[in-house]
Amino acid sequence: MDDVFKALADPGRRDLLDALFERNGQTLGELCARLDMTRQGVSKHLAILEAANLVVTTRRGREKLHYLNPVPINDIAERWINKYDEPRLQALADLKRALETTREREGR
Amino acid sequence: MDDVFKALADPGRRDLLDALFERNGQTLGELCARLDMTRQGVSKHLAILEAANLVVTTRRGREKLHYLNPVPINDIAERWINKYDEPRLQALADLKRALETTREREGR
DNA sequence: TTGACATGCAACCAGATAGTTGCATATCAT
DNA sequence: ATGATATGCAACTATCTGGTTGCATGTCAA
Repeated sequence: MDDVFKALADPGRRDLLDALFERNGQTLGELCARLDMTRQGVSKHLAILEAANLVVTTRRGREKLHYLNPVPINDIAERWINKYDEPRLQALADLKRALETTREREGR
Repeated sequence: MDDVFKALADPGRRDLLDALFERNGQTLGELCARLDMTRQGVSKHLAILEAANLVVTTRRGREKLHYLNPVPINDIAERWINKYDEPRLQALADLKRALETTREREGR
């Protein structure tokens, strides 16, 4: 889980996922065009995404095809994000009340 | 948006959000008990969460109360995560087909 | 007012990270 | 076979990050 969060923390890597979202199964060479970076740099980012299981690869001859694996993102959504979803209004209410109380104490 | 992803990348910071989820409005001192780290360490993490607008603070005398702001997490869910939600089955199908094709080419 | 308590600020350090360059390997096409 | 193409591996560097320590500031309570 931590791997996934860490992998998602980099804008370049999120961009790579977006690229694969737009067209799945791209090669390293194709994905390189997207980032302003050497091929090796992109390769490293893809390796991190692969380690986090966000990207799965397969070989076609000398090419390496990259496929988006949406499962980890979905897991995060289910186990983590949605948790903060339902109580959202309550949390906002808490927040609002706290801020108002502060203003009162400061005599505004 | 990048701030939020980066803020979420650290397990300690996610733990702090969990703590505030369990009980909103905790002080720095209270939150310190949770992490195995000096107060200043925790303070830095909270500053990062605050900069990402995931946590909002207010003062009560010499104490600083921390409140969870679920909005940025929700934004990520809406603008980013859910994008990968609907096409999930299609992506998995692509992946499955690609892997099978590879196995065929390798003669398994 | 004085001591205890809660937090803030700044300097510093070790390890992680992002990116590079250079070279090696494997595959395709002629 | 040979040259071009696609990728892999390793070493190196600069910067970012997570954490520390030491001291300063502000607030409460007697």
